Amino acid sequence: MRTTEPQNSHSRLGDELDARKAAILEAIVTEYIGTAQPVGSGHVSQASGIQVSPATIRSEMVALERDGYLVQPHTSAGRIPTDKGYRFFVDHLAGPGTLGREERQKVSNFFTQAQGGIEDVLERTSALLSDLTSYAAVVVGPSHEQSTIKSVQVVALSARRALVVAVLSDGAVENRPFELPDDTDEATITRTSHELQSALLGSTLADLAVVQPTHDVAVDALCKLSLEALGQAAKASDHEAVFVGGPSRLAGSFDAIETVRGVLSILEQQLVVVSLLRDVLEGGLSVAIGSEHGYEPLASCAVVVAPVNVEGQQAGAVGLLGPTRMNYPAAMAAAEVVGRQLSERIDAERGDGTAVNQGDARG
Amino acid sequence: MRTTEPQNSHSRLGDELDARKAAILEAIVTEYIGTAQPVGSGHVSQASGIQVSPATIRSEMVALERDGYLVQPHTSAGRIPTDKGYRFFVDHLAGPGTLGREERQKVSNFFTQAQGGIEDVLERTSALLSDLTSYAAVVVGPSHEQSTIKSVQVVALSARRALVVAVLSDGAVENRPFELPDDTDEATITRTSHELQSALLGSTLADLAVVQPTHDVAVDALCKLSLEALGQAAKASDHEAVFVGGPSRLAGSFDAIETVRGVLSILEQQLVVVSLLRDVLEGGLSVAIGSEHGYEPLASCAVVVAPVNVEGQQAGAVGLLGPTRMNYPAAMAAAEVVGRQLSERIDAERGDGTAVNQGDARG
DNA sequence: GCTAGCACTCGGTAGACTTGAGTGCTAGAG
DNA sequence: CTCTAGCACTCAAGTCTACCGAGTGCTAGC
Repeated sequence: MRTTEPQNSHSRLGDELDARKAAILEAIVTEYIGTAQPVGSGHVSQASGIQVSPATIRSEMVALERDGYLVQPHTSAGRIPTDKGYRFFVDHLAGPGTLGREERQKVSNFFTQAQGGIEDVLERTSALLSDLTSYAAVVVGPSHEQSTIKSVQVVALSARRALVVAVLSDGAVENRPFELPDDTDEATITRTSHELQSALLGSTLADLAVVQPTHDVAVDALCKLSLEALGQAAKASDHEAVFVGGPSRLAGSFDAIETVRGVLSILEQQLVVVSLLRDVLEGGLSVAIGSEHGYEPLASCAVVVAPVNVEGQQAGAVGLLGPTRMNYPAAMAAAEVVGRQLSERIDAERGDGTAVNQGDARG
Repeated sequence: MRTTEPQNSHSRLGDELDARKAAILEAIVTEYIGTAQPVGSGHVSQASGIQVSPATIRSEMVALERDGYLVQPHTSAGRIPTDKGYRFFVDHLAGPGTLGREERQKVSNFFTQAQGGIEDVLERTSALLSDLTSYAAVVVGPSHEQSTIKSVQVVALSARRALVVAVLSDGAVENRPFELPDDTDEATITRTSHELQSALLGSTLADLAVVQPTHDVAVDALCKLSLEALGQAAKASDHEAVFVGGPSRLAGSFDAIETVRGVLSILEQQLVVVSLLRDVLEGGLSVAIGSEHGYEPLASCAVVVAPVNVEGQQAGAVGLLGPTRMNYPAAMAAAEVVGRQLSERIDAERGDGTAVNQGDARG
């Protein structure tokens, strides 16, 4: 049965819409994002630039619904965008989106003033991003996988307890306490520090070099203990650092308390957050809408992600979590700007990578 | 006008209740905690051990309401405890409360297995406490005020950037990056490390000792920069570390989404959390109910706090945050046990405080 | 002092009705 | 073929009523 139904002007790709349908969809998404109320044909004909009667719009809406871009909550209501509708909006309709003057000001203030260790900066970045957008924000820091050890030291805390401290090239400091053998004297600790320092310099945490045995049994024993502790520290910090900003804003984004609870408990699981963002980014997307990512409890959420690139490599991400009816252009703009600035910031901190002047190292 | 109204047996103190009123109040609080429904006289007469008719209970309830222990949400409803009612319950009625076998198991498992740095342990403790009680948990770590510096080191990260790292006697590691002057060579950095190390050993972060000038201008300059950075690190970490566990459980505790939002946003403000717990503890209380603490947005919450004592001094706190109709005995027991265990744990880590055998320190 | 009995109150639920926003369909104009 | 005006229809939400039942306060009597 060959259909002769109205061939819309250009429909080369299956999911393209003719200009009018697109305009109608855009109007509906925009209004729905603002009001959270189903949008009727009347509103569309008024609000959008389209000069056709509501009746015409209605027939277009029927088509849009048939194609899965819209749904009706019930017969006599207006339409609501589906995930597919939002997706089309994000891909084809929404302009790039820009931050307002005030927002840009906040961002630049933040990055010029932000001082301190990387963890601090990441944490406050998550607060910034949440503040900019009124959505919950997530910041995942670069992992230490690539970072090499710049310094190792064993410090005695008491007669029985010591701390092994490693400084990594990315500025992170890993440390872990461990028990000292009885009667360890300070000389042994000092020597152990030196041994570790020279043996481990340049290796990564994940792949610790072997320490050559010395003639001193006590030192060798302590080296072993320290290395074990360091290995555990590495394992413990293996997952990337995750910072969640403004979770309380989730309560404003949803009206079902159960939804809020579910989303919050996802955010508590750092590993899940990390893989969520990674999955989204690996799919080459910057936005995952509704059930596009596979995380069931987040089915009513949209996730906006921007990468954090360090030395050209993707090394982290910033993200926003909101309802599917979130303000995509604003969220994407904010995530993009903050992600880029954060990248630059970290890149700048890592400097040019060249080592310090070796000069007379044995001063 | 001298009142001759029935003098209840023992009413020496203004806020004491005779035994029957107390029993009725207890029954109401207990049932309300379980069901979240206003409790009527019928239920009380069935549930409690009191062998009197509902009518009698009603007249007692009128008295309890007059005295501020109960309220009626509306005329034809049962009664709900007021903050004062809960207070009486907590002070006079609730038994000490004990953890179930399973819970005790969890706690002891946790503390025997918990490894790693203090921050990790604190964070996971907050998750433990939340898990034990189904309420949101808060853990405030000991501040570093008293801790002395055990080691200071400057580590070059790149040609232009270095990190100053200080290990404190409590096992905490403070670090902060800073910019190196141009052409700093490694020898200068090494010497600076030594100078700082010998000058600062034993001082506290808040009260950094002065470093004696050397003959080397570069070293002196670098010392100054490092000290500045260290001072900033101290300032940044001046607030105690706060860890919130299980915030998503708040969503289950309240039905008004606005309440959830308000409470969550309080928990985001670490400083507020710290002072909340401190205020409660300083008042000598372990429980603050409703508006007993001054924090408006937490008026529908109860806070259960237990101190964390290190070397006999109060140095932190663990807390639980739930609705005023929380299970006080269980919450208090959990907080108390976890607080005590955490104290012991930290105490043990700090060891006996004696220094390591000095032996031949210049090995 | 306690209790049984009773009239009363009031929130919650259920059904009938109304309103209004919004729809789908169709006939007719362009 | 496309658009539109008109119209009958649908249905959520609000209003009104009635009713039920949990719970109360009061009072008379044990």
